[in-house]
Amino acid sequence: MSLERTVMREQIKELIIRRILDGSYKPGERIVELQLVHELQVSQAPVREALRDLQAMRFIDTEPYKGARVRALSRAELAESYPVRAMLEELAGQLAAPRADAELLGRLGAELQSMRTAARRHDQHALLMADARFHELIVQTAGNSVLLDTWSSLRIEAFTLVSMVTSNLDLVAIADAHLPILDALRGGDAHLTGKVMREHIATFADHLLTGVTT
Amino acid sequence: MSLERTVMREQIKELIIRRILDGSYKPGERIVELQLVHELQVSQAPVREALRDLQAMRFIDTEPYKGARVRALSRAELAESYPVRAMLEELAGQLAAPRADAELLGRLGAELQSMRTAARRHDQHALLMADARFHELIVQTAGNSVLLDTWSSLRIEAFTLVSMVTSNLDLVAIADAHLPILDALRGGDAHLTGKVMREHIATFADHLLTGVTT
DNA sequence: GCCTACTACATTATCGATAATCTAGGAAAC
DNA sequence: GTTTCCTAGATTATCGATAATGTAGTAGGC
Repeated sequence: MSLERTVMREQIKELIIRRILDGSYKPGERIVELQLVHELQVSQAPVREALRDLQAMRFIDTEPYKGARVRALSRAELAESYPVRAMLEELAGQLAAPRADAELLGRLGAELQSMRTAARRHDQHALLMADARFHELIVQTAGNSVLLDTWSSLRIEAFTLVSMVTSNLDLVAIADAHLPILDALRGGDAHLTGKVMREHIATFADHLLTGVTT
Repeated sequence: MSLERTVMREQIKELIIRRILDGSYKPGERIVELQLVHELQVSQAPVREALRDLQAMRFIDTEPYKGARVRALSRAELAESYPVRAMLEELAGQLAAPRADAELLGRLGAELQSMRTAARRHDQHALLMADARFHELIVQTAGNSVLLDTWSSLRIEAFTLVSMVTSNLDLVAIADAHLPILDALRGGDAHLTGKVMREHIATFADHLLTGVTT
């Protein structure tokens, strides 16, 4: 769908993100501009602009004349992000409930199925992607662009993955935990949907961070 | 307090922000890189990097090869930001209440006094700045860095100013509306403080956007 | 031994110039 | 008249090189 594959800065940015997520760049590691310049055979300017973007996305920390480091997203920071996410999704649920139509419910149901399939295969990555799409669909349906931008900026899915691989969660239970959300949306009750979503996030965060397997 | 006054990109960024806020750059207006290059006698690189930052801060929109435009922050977008802010500040209130000490209460009281003074002088700008500091103090006290970053990214104070000058609000009433927050914090009740803050934001947004003067 | 000054090196920040892309306007085809 | 093609000018994207800054190591003074 994206009609732009030509802006180097974007390609560099995506490359770095991939490397952070797959562990090629470890937390705290320096990212040296000239090193990327040599490796990718590009000039310094697009590399620097990509790093500016990544800084805004909170993937890296930079200091003037001292360069960029992969953000050490500690368990503590992940823990801090969940209360924020819970509030945002409560709002999303409240706003989305009156707007939930058959199409949305259908797509959410499909993602739920994907989650269950992934859970049976013990495929954490696939589960998390479907999970992220499920929640994103609801936030989009809320129809508030500031909410969507704010929620997206948390990049929970990226950061969750890092912690998830070290936990030992009951994947099937995680998938099934989305059913109450679907039910609440189907009922169209704004207040209830918001409450269910906030509790859903709080429960998930609790399990993820304590390692309890439900 | 800031020990860096030497990075050109930062200075350029601040200049552009000032111009957006004081109206020199109007919403929708193009910001041409070479124009700034000539005016400031700098090279294109730091200008471009400053624009990358501003894009992340949502002050401008950019498209590849088409340049940057001042974001037309419509009344509609401002309206959308208030529900998000209300949720974030509810959380801030909940987290801050048990941590509120005498020093915090003293500083909040001082800001409240500044608001009252500004209100009597009909100084909207001074009122808004004290208002912003009041709320920021509480969000900082919450002790959640993700919450603080997320809240800051809304840049409500900047955007509010634009709408405020066109409204006709009772400034004294706005200042006094902060008293219940102070009382709730003094009591240390997390749930109550959160509730009071959310309602405070909702009320303010309502008055600002409808133009009612309480 | 410990502190300071200095030096060589690595890296980031900025520069001036070139390449790639977009846009408006007019000419040519229909 | 309308559409398509093309061109000139404006602007953004990228380049290669230089200047500014940070860092580690070393020598000299105490």
